[in-house]
Amino acid sequence: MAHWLYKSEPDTWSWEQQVANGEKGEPWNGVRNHSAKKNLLAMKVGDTGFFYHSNQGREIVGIVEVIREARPDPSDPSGKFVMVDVKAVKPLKTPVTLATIKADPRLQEMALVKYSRLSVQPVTDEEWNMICAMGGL
DNA sequence: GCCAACGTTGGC
DNA sequence: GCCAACGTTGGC
Repeated sequence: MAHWLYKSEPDTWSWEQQVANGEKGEPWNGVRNHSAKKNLLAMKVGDTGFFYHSNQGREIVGIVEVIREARPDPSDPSGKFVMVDVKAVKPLKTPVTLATIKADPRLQEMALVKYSRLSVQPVTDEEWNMICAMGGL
């Protein structure tokens, strides 16, 4: 199973809103970047991912799961971009901040550090396990 | 508020 | 098809 990281500005779409949607989840729409699209297309139902609050918070706050695979994003007039649906699984006991990740030499290869502007990123198994542990899971 | 990184656009 | 100009994202 693959792991991912989804960035969202809490002003636009927050973890709290994601949790409020419960089992029905929410389409992850609005992605307009080809690298991010490639990641969306690679996702399978059951894949898990981190939910990251950008701008305000700058920390990983929870875990989400893919419940519906890629399909065209209706909010994209060109029809070229896609979205998946994700639902909240559980929060991290302790949020893992960007500062913490940047301070850890083992996490310097994370897309969050190297390609900070990419809104949907792959996460390796090693990174996944390490951050889950740091988050108290 | 600044600015680096990076994607997109458009002139040639 | 190159590349300069411009817009956007997001950390600081």
